[in-house]
Amino acid sequence: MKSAQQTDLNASTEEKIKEAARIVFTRKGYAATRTRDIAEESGYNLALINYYFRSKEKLFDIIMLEQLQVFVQSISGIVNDQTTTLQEKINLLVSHYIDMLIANPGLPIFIMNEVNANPEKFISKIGIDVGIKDVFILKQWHEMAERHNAPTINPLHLIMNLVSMTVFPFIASPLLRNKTEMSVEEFNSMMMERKKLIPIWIMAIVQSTFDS
Amino acid sequence: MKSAQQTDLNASTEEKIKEAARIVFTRKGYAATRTRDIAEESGYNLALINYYFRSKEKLFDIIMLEQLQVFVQSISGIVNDQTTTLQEKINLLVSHYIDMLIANPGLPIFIMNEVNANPEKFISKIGIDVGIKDVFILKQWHEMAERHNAPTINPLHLIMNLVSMTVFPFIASPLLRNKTEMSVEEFNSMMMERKKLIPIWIMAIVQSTFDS
DNA sequence: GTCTATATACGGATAGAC
DNA sequence: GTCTATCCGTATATAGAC
Repeated sequence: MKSAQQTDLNASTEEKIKEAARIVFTRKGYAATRTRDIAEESGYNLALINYYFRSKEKLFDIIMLEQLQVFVQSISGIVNDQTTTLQEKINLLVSHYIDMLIANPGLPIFIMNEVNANPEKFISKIGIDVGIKDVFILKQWHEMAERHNAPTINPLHLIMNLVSMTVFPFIASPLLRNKTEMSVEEFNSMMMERKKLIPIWIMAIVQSTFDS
Repeated sequence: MKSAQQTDLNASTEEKIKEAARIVFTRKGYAATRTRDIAEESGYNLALINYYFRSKEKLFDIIMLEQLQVFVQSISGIVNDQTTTLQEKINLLVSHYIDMLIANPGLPIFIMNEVNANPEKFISKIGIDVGIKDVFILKQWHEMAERHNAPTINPLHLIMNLVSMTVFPFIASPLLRNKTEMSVEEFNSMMMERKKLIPIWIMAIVQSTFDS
């Protein structure tokens, strides 16, 4: 899959429909998109959707699975890497995520909304390579806490903070950009700033936890 | 409006339908809810929805406006209060928001999703009392920056961090709780912990910005 | 494989009885 | 005010021509 997920003019009909479906589904969500929208976006006829994918829901499931992959892909690789420090992991995660989200700004709202609407349906599909327990980054965190002889605060707080500061701005972006009359370009450049800032902030948070 | 937004058994039919609509709309979103769902939730017949509210969309607009109010209410009051310090404002904002979100956990996804689906429709309705510029909290921020003789980082970063760390966990909650096999109660008590932690973290972030 | 035309189901809305 | 029954537009899905 292309990281920017742009339309490939040389793709097969099936691929073009999938790509059109991705665009429309991620923009409007499952319930609000009509198969006609997808047909129109793809440039093909409505009947072809069923010819290739049998039903709107089956097509959606394929798209959703792929987008979930995009959303979590390579986290596992970064987070379990035994050769990088905690600091390097944080840098990589934030940088990777912000790049991915600038390329796919609608992804977080889409995923959170659909998972919320249908938790049982998709959550089982995510797991496997993103198990939160026993990842190497947490071992490193505990070691750091021990070095500081500090009470181990729930490390989930740390992960929450990291993901929150990275992902949430994209979720709030429609609201934020309008309220502050910010352009997409200005918003993106703020996010690029945050690639450097968030790791610094996370470390400051870690320190404050040990200090108190 | 009741802050916990619970069903009032003594309410009028119209109120009961509104309450049912709020529950279903905020859980499934506009597109995915059927007027039949609202009727069922309310205990009344489907026809009464149109009798009282003329159409699904008019009912939705009423709900959406009210929920936007809930979401931003009293921010303005806290943020522009000339008698409180920056630190106090942060404490109040986080504490108020976490209480509100524990009572209405589905609200952020709902609002972000609907605003995203229809930016032009609702954004104009939010503004007025939440204008981001010229609020007192930002003046205090600039003063603090000057006292530290520090380069003024875009204060939007600070607000982003505050709101992100407070609101995003509720957005990710369906996904997070399932992946970590956390109960709602456990999640909520983590959020209660964060009422104390987030202000500390925000101050640590502020300091790190000035130090670098 | 791709189209047009159509069957079928579903959801929003209303008529009319009580 | 509240219900049952029903209308009608719209959306998914399929049949069948090319």
